Amino acid sequence: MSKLNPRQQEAVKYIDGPLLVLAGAGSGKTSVITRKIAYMIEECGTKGRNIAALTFTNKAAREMKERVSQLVSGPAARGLIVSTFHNLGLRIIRKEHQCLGYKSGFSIFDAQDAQALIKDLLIQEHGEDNDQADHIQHRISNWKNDMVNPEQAIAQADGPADMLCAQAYLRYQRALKAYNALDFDDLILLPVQMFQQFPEVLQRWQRRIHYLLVDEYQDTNISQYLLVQMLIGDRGKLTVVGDDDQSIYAWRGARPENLAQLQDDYPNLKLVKLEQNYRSTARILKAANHVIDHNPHVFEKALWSELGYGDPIRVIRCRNEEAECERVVTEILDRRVRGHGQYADFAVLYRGNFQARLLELKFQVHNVPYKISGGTSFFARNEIKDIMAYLRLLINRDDDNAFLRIVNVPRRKIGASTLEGLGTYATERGISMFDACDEMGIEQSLPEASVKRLRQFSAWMNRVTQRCDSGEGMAAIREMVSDIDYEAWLHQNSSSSAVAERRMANVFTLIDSLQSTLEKADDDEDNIQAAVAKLVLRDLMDRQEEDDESMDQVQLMTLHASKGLEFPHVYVIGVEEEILPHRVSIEEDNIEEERRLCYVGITRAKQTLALTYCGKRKQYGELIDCAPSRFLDELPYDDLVWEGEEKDLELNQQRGQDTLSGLKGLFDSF
DNA sequence: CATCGTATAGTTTTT
DNA sequence: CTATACGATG
Repeated sequence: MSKLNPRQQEAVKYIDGPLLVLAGAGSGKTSVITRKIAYMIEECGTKGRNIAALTFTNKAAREMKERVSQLVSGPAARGLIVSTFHNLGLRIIRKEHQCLGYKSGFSIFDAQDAQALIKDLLIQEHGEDNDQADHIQHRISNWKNDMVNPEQAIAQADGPADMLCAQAYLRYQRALKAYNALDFDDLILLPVQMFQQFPEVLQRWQRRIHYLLVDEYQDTNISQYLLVQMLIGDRGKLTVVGDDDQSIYAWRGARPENLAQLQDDYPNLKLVKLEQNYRSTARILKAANHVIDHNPHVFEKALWSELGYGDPIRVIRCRNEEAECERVVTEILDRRVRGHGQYADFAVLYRGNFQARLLELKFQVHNVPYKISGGTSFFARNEIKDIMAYLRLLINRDDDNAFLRIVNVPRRKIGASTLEGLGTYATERGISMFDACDEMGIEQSLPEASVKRLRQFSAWMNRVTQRCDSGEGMAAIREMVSDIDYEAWLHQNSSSSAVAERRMANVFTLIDSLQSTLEKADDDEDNIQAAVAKLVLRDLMDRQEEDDESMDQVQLMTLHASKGLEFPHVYVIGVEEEILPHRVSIEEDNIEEERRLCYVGITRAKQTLALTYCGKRKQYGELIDCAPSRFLDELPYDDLVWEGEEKDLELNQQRGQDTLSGLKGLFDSF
């Protein structure tokens, strides 16, 4: 406790009522949450099992668990829940699935599965998908986040196009149910609906969770807000931590106004502001404050720091995107040699993933180790999706999506026409495609050879399922992978054997992490079903990330991905109109979120910060002129140093910049 | 069923 | 420009 400042202590000790902690960037919010949990357990005699802390990312949950376990140990902490919203939702659904009419081995569809399903439904209905699947998927997700069910969506539909979406929503939801499957949004939505419908179930969970702590509250959407509300009930024992200035996910349904809403929900809400920053120099904070001051605020907040004033913020103009990347890489190389830290102390942040391409190239050319986070996720890889489909079918034979993905991977001579016949039959009988394989009726509608192949597959799958159920799950799974000779299939379908081996290694990583959760068995009822479900939520994939973190590599990521992280030296590249306020955001007049994005980028830096922009940039093969971002004009002028190519001198002087540093910039560019 | 060619689109993405 | 996805063709 003595390590906390007075404001933080206040937040920790206030446990009897609702509390809103407005935590600016780098103000030690995670410390507040973890120490508060420790305080409640150690000083107040609260049982661990009566406390739940919710985060948005697995990474945040993992870190929080780690830090709590350093503060408290022993039996008092048992049963403490530190998890993501989605994981808690999954946990609730797994316990109460019969209430919801789901069978125990349900599948979870990720965004890709969901989109494929929507495409299928559209093609079934209209013969083509008209490139609407993407739009409809978003619309459905928005409805779900807003707790609007399909019937309501149809009733409220606004125009014929919207009606089409609403009807697609209805069919989508029915299809999911038929597949005994859920999507990510359902993981929150279904518990809320269930709690509304069955108050006695809600009471059970309220008895379990007495005190709730929520991190990054500005990122909650309506369904998450309701979940929190319901679990808290009228006890009001709730701590939420958030920062409206770091709300950068509104486009995904987040409602930063949930922060202000709390004041209406709880008239006795206590408010604590954490404004002392332990991360950045005063100059960086001044710059951040200046930028964010251009946004309207419900809660006023000004970060300050005792870490010294620090170096000026550099704004670097580059001729084009190539010069920009070149400049960043060579500078990092140079600064490291001069003893300004190791590679891992540097981060390059950008607005869009496309900017990583060139950057990566330049890092390779100069032989600088780097790590790009984000991009194609582990679970988007084809080999992983294949094996996941096998696992899903293993635990849920109603999962037609999984069935279709793997029934002919590797090749089993089961082609499109066979599957079409099987599909029609299954739909008529109202059963899954897997179950349809073994029905006598299909012999009428399909050629004998096709039926034989289908039955061969289903019989094999049944054998695997049996072994799995009889207690040797992992062995069954490993055998399954070797049975289908997946490795050979990969070699056949990869450009080189090196690629194939890499892919096979991914498969083993997947299986290993499945095994490691089974061994840990820390949760209530840990079986293959639970582990596979958690796997889709990317929950148990910590191993590979750990060894990456220990390596000395420059960190490359989007501004979005950088939230919550910090680096001694930060470069934000492409600080230009149309990029940092993104073109679409300008058109939609949504500059405020872009400004927050900029704010997030700036506040990642501990010691030095550099912002770069280009004069020209090649886009879709065309050379276009770029303008420096409006956010550059919002920075405190006296704290900037302008560098860059010579043409810039004029421009800088117009801005009242002193010639000396301009000359220095000219010098540097040679 | 695989391969090649053409068409098409091209922010951010915690789960 | 470039990656991807889908369609036609052998």
